[in-house]
Amino acid sequence: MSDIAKIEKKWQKRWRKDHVFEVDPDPKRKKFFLTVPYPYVNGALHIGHGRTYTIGDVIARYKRMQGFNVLFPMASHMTGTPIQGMVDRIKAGDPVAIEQYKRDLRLYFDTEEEVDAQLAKFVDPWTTASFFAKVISQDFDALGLGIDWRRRFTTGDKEYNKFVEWQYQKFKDKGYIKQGNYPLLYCPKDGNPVGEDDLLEGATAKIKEFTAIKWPFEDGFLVAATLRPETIFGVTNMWIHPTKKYVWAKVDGEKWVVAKAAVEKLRLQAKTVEVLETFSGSKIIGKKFRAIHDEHEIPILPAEFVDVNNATGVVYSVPGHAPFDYIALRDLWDNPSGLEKFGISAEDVRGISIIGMIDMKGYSEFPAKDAVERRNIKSQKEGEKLEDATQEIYKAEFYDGVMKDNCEQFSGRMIKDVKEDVVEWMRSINRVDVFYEPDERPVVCKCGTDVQVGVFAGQWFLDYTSPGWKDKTRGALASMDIVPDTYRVLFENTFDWLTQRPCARKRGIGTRLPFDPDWIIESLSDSTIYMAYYTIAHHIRNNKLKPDQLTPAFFDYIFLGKGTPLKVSKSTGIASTLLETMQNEFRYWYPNDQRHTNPAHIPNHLSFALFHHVAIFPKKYWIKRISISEYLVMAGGKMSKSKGSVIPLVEVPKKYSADVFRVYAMAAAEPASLMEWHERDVSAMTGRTRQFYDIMSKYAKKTPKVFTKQDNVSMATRWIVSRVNTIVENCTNFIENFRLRDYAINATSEMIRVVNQYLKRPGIPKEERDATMAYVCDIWVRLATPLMPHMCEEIWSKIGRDGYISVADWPKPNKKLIDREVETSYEVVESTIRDIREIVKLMKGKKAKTAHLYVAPEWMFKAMNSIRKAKLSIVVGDIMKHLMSNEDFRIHGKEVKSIVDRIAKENGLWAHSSSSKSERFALNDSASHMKSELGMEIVVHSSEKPEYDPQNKARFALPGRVSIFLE
RNA sequence: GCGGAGGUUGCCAAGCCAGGUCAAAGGCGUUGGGUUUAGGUCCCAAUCUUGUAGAAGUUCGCGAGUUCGAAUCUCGCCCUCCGCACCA
Repeated sequence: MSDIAKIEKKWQKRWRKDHVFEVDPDPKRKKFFLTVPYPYVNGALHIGHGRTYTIGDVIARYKRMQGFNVLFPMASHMTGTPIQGMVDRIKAGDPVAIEQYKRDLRLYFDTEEEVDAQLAKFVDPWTTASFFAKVISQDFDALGLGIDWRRRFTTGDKEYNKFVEWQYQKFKDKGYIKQGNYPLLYCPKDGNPVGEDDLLEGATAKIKEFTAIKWPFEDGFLVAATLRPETIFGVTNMWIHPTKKYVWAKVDGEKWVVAKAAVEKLRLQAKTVEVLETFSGSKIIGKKFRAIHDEHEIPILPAEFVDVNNATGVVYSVPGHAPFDYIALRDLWDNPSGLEKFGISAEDVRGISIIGMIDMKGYSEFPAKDAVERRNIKSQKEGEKLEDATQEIYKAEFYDGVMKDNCEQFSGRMIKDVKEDVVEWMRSINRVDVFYEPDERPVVCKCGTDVQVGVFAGQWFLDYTSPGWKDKTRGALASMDIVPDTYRVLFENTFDWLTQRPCARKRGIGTRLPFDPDWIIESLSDSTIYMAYYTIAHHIRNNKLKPDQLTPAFFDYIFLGKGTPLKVSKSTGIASTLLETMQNEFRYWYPNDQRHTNPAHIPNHLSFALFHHVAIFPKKYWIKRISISEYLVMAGGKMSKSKGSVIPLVEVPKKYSADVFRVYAMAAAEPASLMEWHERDVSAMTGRTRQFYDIMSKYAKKTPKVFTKQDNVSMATRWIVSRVNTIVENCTNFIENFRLRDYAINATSEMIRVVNQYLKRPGIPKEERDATMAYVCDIWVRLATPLMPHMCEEIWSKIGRDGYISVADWPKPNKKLIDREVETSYEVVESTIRDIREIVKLMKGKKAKTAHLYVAPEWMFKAMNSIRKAKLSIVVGDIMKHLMSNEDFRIHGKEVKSIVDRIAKENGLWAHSSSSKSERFALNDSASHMKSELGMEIVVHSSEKPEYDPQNKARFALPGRVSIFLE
């Protein structure tokens, strides 16, 4: 084990031993309650998770050093189907699943035998979950996360289930939970709904809802499914496939004609279907059915293009507005010969007139005809072109189309506005139903079966449109911090489209609905207010409270303050003092001050969390702030286990060291941007952390001393003291504004550079330098602690400080020591060095021995300061006027003009000392530094009366821009 | 389709909201120099082009506009990524 690894382990052990991160309520201190969503414990985590949790920890550590009583708890998520699914697949001997688990297990075991032995134990989800929960908690510790583990639990715990039951009973009481029919992708063979993971093909398939229109026919209905129900006014005929099988069936008590292939689908969609008669399509072709709106008779015609496997296999024809229908009808007009056998004459067909029922700019009476002719489509077989034409018409009519006056009560209205109303009207006269299909094909289950849409009767869902709920939650969002605020709009959009959301399933692990135990609460719906549970989880465990004791009255008392401890104690058998303790603890910690996670959680978890908080808790307990950080990607692509492009979290401390990972993860990208993992940059970060450590080892002291101006110390010392305080001020602001990258860069790279530059300065007395460095180190080590907690603890103890730096004070910037003048002078010196170097470069090898520097006259400094103070815009005339109005400047007329020209050219003012004298002082003070940097003597002159100026350079001097002569 | 984010100098990545000090921070890479340098070390400098002494020119997806002044504001266009529901 490397030294650094030993150091990290050592401090993790000590933190644990001294319970540094285990926190209890302390009324005397401000609290800060931070959460990051608990991980799903069905496998090993990777560095992407590491980034998210580390960001949380950096915030927690910063707040802790700011003096807050910080609670950062963690638990494990195991409800839902993934763990169950994986366990089932392992038991079934699925080699892919087995290999996937072995890959994860090899991270934790050295030999293949141990891996196999552990895998053999994975016969139920609980064992699997508890194994990964354990190793993940170790991985978190190894990363230096300051977690209060006493409060850990899993979502599969019986006690936690009682909490979720309480939550859902509350929803039920409020009327937020409803039951209804709900369509899902469904595997007929497995008899189960299928999720994305269950699919072999068609992973992106969604459910498309068709309107099934029931056209009166004989003593029942011809049922045709459509996406364009408003076109019923344009119907001219029905299309039936002549050779495919159709049925007369009794569907929920009505007689329907549909394709035979649709029977099973209807059954899956919660219809009762009894087939009365099976027949070939040709049998009904030539017969008549009746229109919806006026009951006029319309013929049934044959069409080969009808796909009986799609929807009901019955298609009503609107040739004026549907390119497929137009082409099919045109073909029959052109060649009616095949119709005789159905008892249809050529005259009958030619007598059908196309109906235009939608007005639209840029199209004729029959838009379908336009679209077909524009593409020069010749036959029904040109499927792709027809599809394209259909898309065009669909879109154009939807947005621009207006119902013509042959559309009864809907005439004159826009299609996009009228669609729903047409369906509603048909529903009122019992002419519609709903039919679902996947929006793409094929969709195939892993078992090889074609996936269908199943309608779950009695599906429980949360109705986010329940009166008042959404508005109240919008209010909660408006008063909440979202960092970065750019993500706020994503919440708003989610809130807009959130309607009914199924909250329970029939399979998987989880809490049963208290009022309908056949259903298991779905795993995104059981993890929304659990932050509250952290506040009491350890009490429940330590006092061995039984699930039965955790009654609704118990939770009502703790979380909502209902009832009295005595009463609740009586009904639950829990000591009233304990009840009071728990209630106090909840009241101390809640609300959740900050919840940090990824943007992927916005449309689901985070939105649910807000809704559920609003539903259950009073306003004072709503989440205060949500912060978001993006993913970590490897070499341009998302990390993916299947591609093997992942670095497991467990390897981080071994391969890089926790501190290096933490610094790198913070410094490589701002939280809100996608971070690219570059192996090379990580090793560069190793060097930087080591250097930090080396500097600390050399200069950190138990008792630092700070030199100030009064001590008559060198400019360099005053400069570094000022710089360090500036950096502390900046870093504090950066963290407060969630700019963790800027913080990390300043606390590492920038500090290293500052220190190196200081140490490079010659002529600083050793005592002054060492004392100053001790002062710098004292600040720096604190500043770096959230990033590199292990190394900082090590240094802290090495210099003999008591306690842990993890709970030491965050440095406060000493504003009195921030000296802009000194920092500016330093800038001037540095830019002078750069200028001299540039001249040297252009001298092409000619060596200069001496650099004569001419500092601008005092009036110019006054002029610059005067412009700055006047806050003028950079317009030559304005600045001239400003300066010329002052006698002191006017006497320098010509030179004033050249300064102003320069300002205009530079597009603004630049850094310079406050006066000629202080600029000369700064340059003189740094003369030895410049000499050692440049290898030449430095002579500083006043440009007003230079002792030596053979090339008359002095006149070019400007404040902050000394004129230079090299010889 | 709907909604969102974004395109910056070899790569990564700041800046953009609050226009000027932006040839544009920081890191990586590259080049040169230094350090008796165990070490995938550390330090310094340079790294758009040109250059007659510290300067000039051309850049921030493309095109136009506003302004004394635009990487930043406005409009149009092109391209990339993400989410869209039962899935954690």
